Amino acid sequence: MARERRPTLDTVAREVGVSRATVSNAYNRPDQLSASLRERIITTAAALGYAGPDPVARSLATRSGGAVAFMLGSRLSAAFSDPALSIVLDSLSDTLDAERSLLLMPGVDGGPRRESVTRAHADVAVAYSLPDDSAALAEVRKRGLPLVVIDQPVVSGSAMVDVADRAGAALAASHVVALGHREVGVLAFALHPDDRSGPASEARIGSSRFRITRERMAGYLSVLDAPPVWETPGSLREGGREGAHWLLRQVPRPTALLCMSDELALGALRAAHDLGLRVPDDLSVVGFDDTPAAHWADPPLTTIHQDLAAKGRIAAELAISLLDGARPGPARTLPTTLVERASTAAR
Amino acid sequence: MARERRPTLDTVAREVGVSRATVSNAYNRPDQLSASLRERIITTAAALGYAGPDPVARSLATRSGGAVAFMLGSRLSAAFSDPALSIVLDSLSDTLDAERSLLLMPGVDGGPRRESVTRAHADVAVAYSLPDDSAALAEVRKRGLPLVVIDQPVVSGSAMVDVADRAGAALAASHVVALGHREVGVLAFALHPDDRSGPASEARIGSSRFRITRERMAGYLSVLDAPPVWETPGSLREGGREGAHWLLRQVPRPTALLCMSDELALGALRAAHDLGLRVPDDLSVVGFDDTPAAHWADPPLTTIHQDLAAKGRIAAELAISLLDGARPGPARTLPTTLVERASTAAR
DNA sequence: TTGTAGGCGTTATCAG
DNA sequence: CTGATAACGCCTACAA
Repeated sequence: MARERRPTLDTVAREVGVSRATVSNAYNRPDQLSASLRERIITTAAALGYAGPDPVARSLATRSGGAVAFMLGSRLSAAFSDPALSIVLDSLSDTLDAERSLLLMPGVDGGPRRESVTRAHADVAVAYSLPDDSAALAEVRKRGLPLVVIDQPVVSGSAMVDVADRAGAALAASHVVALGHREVGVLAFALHPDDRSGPASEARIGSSRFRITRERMAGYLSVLDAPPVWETPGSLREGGREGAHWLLRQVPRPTALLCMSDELALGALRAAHDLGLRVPDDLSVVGFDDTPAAHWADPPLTTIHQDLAAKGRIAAELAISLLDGARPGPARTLPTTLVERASTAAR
Repeated sequence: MARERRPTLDTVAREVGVSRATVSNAYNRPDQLSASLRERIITTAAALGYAGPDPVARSLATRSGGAVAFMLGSRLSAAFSDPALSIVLDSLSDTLDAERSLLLMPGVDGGPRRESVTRAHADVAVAYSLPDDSAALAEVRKRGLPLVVIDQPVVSGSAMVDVADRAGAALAASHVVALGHREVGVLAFALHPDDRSGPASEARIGSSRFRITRERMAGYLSVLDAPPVWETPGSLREGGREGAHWLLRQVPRPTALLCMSDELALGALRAAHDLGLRVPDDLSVVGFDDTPAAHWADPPLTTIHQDLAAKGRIAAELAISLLDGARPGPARTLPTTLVERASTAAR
C-alpha cells in the first residue's frame, strides 16, 4: 500500500508560485514577508495537506532540536514506582525549554542499551543513577553528546548534580545511635545491577557499582560497625518489607532500621506491623529522601531530607547550559538534613 | 568557543580513500564489503573521532527511525503516581522494537502542547486518556502521524485499545447493591481538565470530556440512582481520602463507596480509618484496576480487574503495525472482571 | 566489492 | 520583502 508522497515545502512553494525560502519564512519568520502573502501560503498549505516543516529535516538543517535523553538504570516499572525519581523527572521536564521533549530510555541491565543511545535523536543526555561502567555512558561519550549526570560519579567532561548522600546517611546513623540504639540493621538498594536480593556480603558491599548505594552505605558505616545489611533491587515497598522481615529475625534483633529510601522504610513499617512490633516503641525506622509519603506514613517517618525537585531543576538547567555551549562546572551538591518525625525514639 | 566541526561520513571516506557509500555500508551492511576494508574503515573512523552515522540525518534519508510519542493528559508527577499508567507504559516500552525509543510528552492542560507535537521526532503517536478535544490530537492528525489511542474515543483513522469500563463499573455497582447496600457514594476521576476537586454536579457529570470517567460513571449510574459524587483530578490517594471524608459526611451516610481507581479506594480506606470506621463492617469499598497495591491493601481490596500489561502490549503492537503500513482495525476491547476480596461485605 | 549520482526536506546566506 | 544557491549528513539504486 504505497503511501502517497506527502507534500513538502517545495510543493507548496510551487503551488503558490513563490520560492521554498519564502514558504519556509512563512513558518519560521512571519515578519520577513507580507501578512497577505503569508496568509496565502498557509491557506494553500492547508489545502494541500501540508503539515508544516518536517521536524527531522529541520533538525538536520539546524543541527539541533532533538530531545533530551533521560537514561535510566532500570525498567520503567521500577522507575515509576520510585517516587523520588518521579519528582526529579517531573521538575526536570517542567524546567526544560518548551520546545525540548523528553526521550525516556529505560535500562535493561543497569542502563539503556548501547544501540538505543546510538540512534537516539537527542542533543544532550541526562544519566540518572546508572552503574559506573554503563555501556550507555560510553556511547554517549563516543557520540560526543553533552552529558549531565545525577547521583553518579563524574564522567569526565560532564556536568553533575548530586546530594550529600554520605553525610545524610551518617546523620541517620548518628541519630539512632544517639537515641541509644546499639543493634542497627540496614536496608540497602542494589549493590550491583544483577537483580539480586538478600543479605549482602562485605565483598559485595565493598565493590558496589552504584555510587548512591556506595555513598549512603559509607555514611552508615562511618558510624556503625558491621551492621547486618539486606540488599534489594529497586526501591520497592515490598522489597523493604521482605528485607525488614529478615533483619528482624537476626539475633540480637535490631532495635533500629536504617533504610536507603522512604519506600523501603515504608516496607519496614509494614513488616513491623506484620510482626506485631510497635514503631517507634519496639523499633525505630529511618528513611531517606523525604518524599511526600514520609509525611503521611503511620507513624510519620523520620527521614533524611533532600530537595528532589531542585535536583531535577538543576539537572535541566545544566543540560540547557551545556546546549548553549557552556562548559561543565564543578559538581552541584545539594545538602541533606535530618527530619525527625515519629518513627524513631530512644530505646 | 567554536565547537570544531565534527567528522562526517565524508571525512572518513576521504581519509580511508573510499567513497561515502562504502563507509555507509561499513556501518549498515557489513556483508557488502570485505571484512578487512570494513575493519580499516571502523578503525580510522574511531581515530578520527567519528561516532557513526548521525541519527537525524539517517532518519531524514530513511524517513523513519524516530521514536514513538506517548502523549499524557497530565504532568509527569501525576502520571508517575498512577500505578495503572506505570504498568501500561512499562509493558508498552517493553514491547516496542529495540530500536524505537519512547518520547514522553507530558500534558499541561489536558494534553501535550500543540507545539511540542509539531516538533516531535516521532513517527507514531500513542494517546493515553486525553480529553476528547485535545489540541495535541488535532496536531497529530494534521501531521498525519499514525495514532493509537488508549482509553479514549476513536479518533477517525486511529487504532484503539480500551477496556470494558462501563461493564466493569456496572459490575462494581451491582456487587454492592447485591450485598444490600442502598446508600452508595462515588469517588470519580476528573470530569474536565480543569483541576477541580469537589462534589460533582449533574451538569458536570453529563458533559465530561474524559471518556474513561464518562464510561465508568455510566456503568455506576446504570445501577445506581443519583449517588453523591466527588470528583478529584488525577488518581491520587490523598485525593481519594479527601473525597471519602466528604462522602462520609453526607446524610444518610453511604455504606459503600465505589472508586474509579485502586489508588482512590486506598485513600477511601485511609479516610475510613481516620473516622474510626471499620472496613468492611461499617463501610464497603470497591476499587478499579486491580493494581498490585489492591492485593496488599489492608483489608485487601475488592476491585474491578483489567489487564493493564496487556493494554500496554497491545498498544505497542498496534503502533508497530501502523508503522508497517497496516490500517487500523476495529477497537480492541479488553474485558473487566470483579475480584472479590475483603473490603466489601453484606450490610 | 566499490563508486557515482541523486535524493531526503529544511534552513541560511546573500543578492536583488 | 523575495528568491537563488549552497549546505546539513546520510541512504540507495544502479552502474562499474
